[in-house]
Amino acid sequence: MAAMHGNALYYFYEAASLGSMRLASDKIGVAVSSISRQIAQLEKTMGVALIERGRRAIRMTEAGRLAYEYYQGCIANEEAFMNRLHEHRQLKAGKVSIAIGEGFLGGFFSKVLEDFQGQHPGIAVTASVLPTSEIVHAVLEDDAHFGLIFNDCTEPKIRVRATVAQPLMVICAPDHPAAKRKSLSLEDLSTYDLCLPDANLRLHQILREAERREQVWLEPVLTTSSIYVMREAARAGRMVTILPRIAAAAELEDGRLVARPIYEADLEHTSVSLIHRLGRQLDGAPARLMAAFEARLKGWSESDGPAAA
Amino acid sequence: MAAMHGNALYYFYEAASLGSMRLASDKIGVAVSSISRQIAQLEKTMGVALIERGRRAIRMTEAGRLAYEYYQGCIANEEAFMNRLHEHRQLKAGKVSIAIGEGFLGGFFSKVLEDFQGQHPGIAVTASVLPTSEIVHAVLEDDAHFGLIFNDCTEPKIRVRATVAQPLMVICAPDHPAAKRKSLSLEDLSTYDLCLPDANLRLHQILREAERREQVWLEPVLTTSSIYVMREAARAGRMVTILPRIAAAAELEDGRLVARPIYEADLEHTSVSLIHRLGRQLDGAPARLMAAFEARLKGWSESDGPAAA
DNA sequence: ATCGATCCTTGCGTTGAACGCAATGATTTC
DNA sequence: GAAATCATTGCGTTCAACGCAAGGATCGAT
Repeated sequence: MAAMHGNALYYFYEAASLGSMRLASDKIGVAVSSISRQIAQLEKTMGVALIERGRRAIRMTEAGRLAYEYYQGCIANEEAFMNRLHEHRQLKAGKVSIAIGEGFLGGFFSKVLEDFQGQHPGIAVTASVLPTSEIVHAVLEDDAHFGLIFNDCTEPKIRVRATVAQPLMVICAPDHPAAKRKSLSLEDLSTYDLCLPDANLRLHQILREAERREQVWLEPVLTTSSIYVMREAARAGRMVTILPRIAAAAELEDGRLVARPIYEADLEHTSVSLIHRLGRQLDGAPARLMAAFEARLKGWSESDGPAAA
Repeated sequence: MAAMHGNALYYFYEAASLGSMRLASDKIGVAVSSISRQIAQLEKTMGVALIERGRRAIRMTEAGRLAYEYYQGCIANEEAFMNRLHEHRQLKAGKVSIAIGEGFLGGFFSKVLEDFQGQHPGIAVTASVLPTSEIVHAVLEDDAHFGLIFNDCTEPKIRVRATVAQPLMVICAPDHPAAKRKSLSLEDLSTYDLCLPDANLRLHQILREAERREQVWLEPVLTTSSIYVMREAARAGRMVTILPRIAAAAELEDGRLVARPIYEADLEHTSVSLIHRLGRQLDGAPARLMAAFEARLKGWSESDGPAAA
């Protein structure tokens, strides 16, 4: 049952409303003949008379009244749709889903998201916190509009929108002995109580490679799969951890934590990447949010973090 | 805001549902090229992408989802309309409004209406009880689909669908002295206690003319504007009244009242007419009900009333 | 990487529905 | 009964939608 001949119904509606085909003709801007024909045709296809012929003022039949109400329903429906569409185009409504590593939670992510949602209320953002491989998968399957991962990835169907260096750094409380050093080696670190990522995290692998290269083996007193735990462990004061700046942005900014570079461990070449599926054009809200992340990321790169600015 | 290009939305809907333009092409029976073009054009007029290009399986954008839901709403609306229309065509729904004189209330009217509504449940009938002049007016203004009046009317724009003779008769209880007579003259009547219509009723005028012709002046003991009161007055036994058969059909049939002709008063030429507006074609339910009244009226005419059969 | 299969897009010629103009028929008003 | 006002019908025109066919693009597999 295909949709009714849109125009015919419209003509009928106006003619019935105004009480005359001629008035409808003036209003619509279509010859009376067409209106007459369209209505006649509509009646033919419906098998029912819609208006009573042989009268000066047009009057609807009962079936006509039904059709009239039907068209009103169509108009109402369309209007609602147009409103929603308009809101969508104004970025007042919509959904964005992103996939990020746990490391991004914290000040960086919160700030960007807060700004965005403040500027575009009504946009629902769903952020899935996943391991890197799953992030890539989610982006590939369009389960997420874009993703934020550590390191750049080699997947051919992934487009890297932005990459910024995020060297791993020693993170500790300002009053911790390590904070007095300008920079540290892996060997220096082994003298402190360490909180390090467990095998589930990508950070773990990166550290293991560095350890192998430097032939230094770090012995953590706390191993966790949660970056939150690592951050808090450092903030408590006793322990030291290793994270990229971005993973502790807020604490670094307000001074509750400090960051010190690690030299000669080749850890400074780690980076974070903003990725999305190759060939997928993002419309409206997702594009906006991705741009916001991109700008923030690049701003970070230039200044090497607000804390350093 | 004209209705959307119906087909384009339909194509989009099917393509999105089936996940492929090709499948939609098979289902709809339209070349893939057309579908592609229609969707592209739809997107252009809406200014928003509806599907994500460059992918094997079609995926909707957020705006696409909106359009999808909109189309679903259209379909639901149309379906509801189609159902109502179908019911209307099967005479399972609709409205009929008729205008009748009070004289028709009672057995005749009830029987016809009962039969009709039993056969077509769901049809709403509104019956306006009005004086003759107002009935004609209502029919002329299409406030009533048709009307039932005493006497035939001379209005040029009224079509008389049926006219049957309804001579005025003497109506009284079976045990009343008048019931023993085979027929009565106006003069005979003047000897009984009479209940006669008041000046508001058309019956009154007819009687006045007869009185003038016969030079007999009837003195009623009860004057009323209600035919119901006249009928009940006769049924009580003491009084005699003058009505057409049809106005007391039920009572005449079951013997609670009897009718006797009036001779030489020219009252036997009165009639009732089924009228509607000239040029107005009645569709469905009104036509049916009118036909039912017409048939009943004519059946009455042939047998001169069930009581005489 | 390359090839083949499958799908979407684009170019071009064709068709039919909707249109405007003008004449005709119908209805109301003076 | 004539004028005025509508609605309908006939006819030629136009433009959107269509089918066919060629040209990308993508996905899966060798």
